[in-house]
Amino acid sequence: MHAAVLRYFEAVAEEGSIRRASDRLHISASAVNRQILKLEDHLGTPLFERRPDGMRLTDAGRLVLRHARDTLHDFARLRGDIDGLRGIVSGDVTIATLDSPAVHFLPEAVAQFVAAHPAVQVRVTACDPIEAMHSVSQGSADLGLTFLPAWRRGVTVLEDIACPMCVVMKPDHELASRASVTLDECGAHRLIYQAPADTMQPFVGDELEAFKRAHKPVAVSNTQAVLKRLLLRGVGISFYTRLGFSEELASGQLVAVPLEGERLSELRLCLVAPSDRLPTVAGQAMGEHLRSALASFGADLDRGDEP
Amino acid sequence: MHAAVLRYFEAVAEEGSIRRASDRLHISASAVNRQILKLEDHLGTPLFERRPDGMRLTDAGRLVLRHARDTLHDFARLRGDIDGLRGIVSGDVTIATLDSPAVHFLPEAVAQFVAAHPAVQVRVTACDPIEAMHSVSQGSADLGLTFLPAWRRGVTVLEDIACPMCVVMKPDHELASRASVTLDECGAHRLIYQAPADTMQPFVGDELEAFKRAHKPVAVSNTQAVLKRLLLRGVGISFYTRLGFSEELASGQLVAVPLEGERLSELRLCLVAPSDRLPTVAGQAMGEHLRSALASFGADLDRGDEP
DNA sequence: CGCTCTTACGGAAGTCGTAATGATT
DNA sequence: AATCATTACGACTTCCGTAAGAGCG
Repeated sequence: MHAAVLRYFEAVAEEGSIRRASDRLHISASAVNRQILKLEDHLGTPLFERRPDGMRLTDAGRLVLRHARDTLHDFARLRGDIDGLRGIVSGDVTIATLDSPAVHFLPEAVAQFVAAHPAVQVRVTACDPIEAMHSVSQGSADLGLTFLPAWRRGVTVLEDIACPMCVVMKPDHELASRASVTLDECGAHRLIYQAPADTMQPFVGDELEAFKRAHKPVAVSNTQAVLKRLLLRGVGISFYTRLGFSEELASGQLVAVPLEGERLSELRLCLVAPSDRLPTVAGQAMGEHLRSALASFGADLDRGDEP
Repeated sequence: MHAAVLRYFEAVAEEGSIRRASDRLHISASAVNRQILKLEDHLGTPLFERRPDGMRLTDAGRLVLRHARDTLHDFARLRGDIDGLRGIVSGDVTIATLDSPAVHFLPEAVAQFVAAHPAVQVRVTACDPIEAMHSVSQGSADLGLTFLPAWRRGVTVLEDIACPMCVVMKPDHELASRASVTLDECGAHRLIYQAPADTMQPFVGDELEAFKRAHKPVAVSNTQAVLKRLLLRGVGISFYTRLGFSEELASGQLVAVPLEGERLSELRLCLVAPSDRLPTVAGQAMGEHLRSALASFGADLDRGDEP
């Protein structure tokens, strides 16, 4: 339905090079080049600066890029909507999520969804809590799975479950049998932190950050996989929600003990959708699927199904 | 930049016929037909119902029409924005207006504007006050010149001037020398009404409508030109704002005497723009031009420049 | 020489208009 | 008969890929 130049232009703008764009598009470089030249001629303005190392967008080019992206995005949506009229769920869904649900809950739920709706292509992007909220409110994601600050804006909560901050450790640790612990009690033990340190501040308050500043850790990492390895080897204890370790907790390899403290224990993981825009057919279906999956997951946690 | 099928599809959808669309596009009917068929094949769904008297949109077709219109509209805007980068104001501007300002004020202001910005194409659409507000808030117009109800929504007021409801008549009428008159006093005279009767109700209240129901007119018309002729011939008196008769009032051919009554005398003509969407370059420029023109026009009225 | 974008040319694909065909009132 | 949409076919235009050219480090 749309002229090929839209895709060509987007590719060149993103790759910063006609050759790289032509590789991506599986089209010869000369063909791409001619379309760009013709477009510039047609609009009466250069859209790229020619540099020795490739193509850089001009101001006019940035406007054109936005238009091309909007058009292609709306067209993808149109196809999904048309399929929706026939009862077929198709299209793309982008989910912005935190690390923790991306470990077990989300892949499981997505796997179920794509089995039921093979025409849907799912993209999962891991990011900060704040970043995730912005992705949803600004349209680069259809759904978000994240903690929400008090000043949430542009998003509506479809479902939320309690997700208290815990101390995670091996079962043979001396704190492992406790019903709950305070932050102060942890200060005496070997600590593993997640970095960057301050992304959780808007959600749990200054208490945890102050503690982290006061007590030096034995290890720091921004990837949950490293944290998990270190915990399993008994290197130390870490602060995390149950979500990121649900398998290890279920199998008894790790233990999670809730932290005392109002804001630490009242953390809630929220499934959010944009409040302004209408969802796509695929986004709507995925939203409903995740909502029920999250609700039953939350119910399991409440019943304490982890042995 | 965009495939021709977008324009073809829009034309067929609007004309309800391939032949009529092909006439409008100055393209052979077979060419238009092939594009439509190819598009339906590409999307895998019929977009039109073939009826003996032409083509009717299906549900999927309605979705495609919306997409095609959005794309073409955004593209027109893009071209205007690109010109804006070079300091040239170009593009389309649509103004939704009431009858009264369309008589003298608006044509004058538009004439000045197009002289200064030859690359801009202006479209003026006359409509009801409510209709004008909706056109602006829903995007089919860039600017509005209208009365606003108390429940205004989706529009911001750029400028507004007092525009009291008056009794308009020939200078030799017995009410012509009065400083103001009440509705009741008018009941004894020959009346000319504007139709349809109820479009002003949200702005001036029930008082005027009740009066119209109680007193039969000698003539009714929905075109201001007819009203003016009748007034000039001394057929009767009419209720109108000064705006529609500014030339006749200035030259002394007609006289306007303010009506007493809170809501009748406090009517304000508002220049409005959409509150949600960003204006186009051309819309922005026209908005500023009309704002200053309206402000100085209002100042003239306040000084009583009409002899 | 490496890299980039750009241009030249022949063949493939697409689009158009004219005109004929089918279908429905 | 009149008015639709659709198909057949030849002329024209556009688009692509290969290959060669021009500028820069």
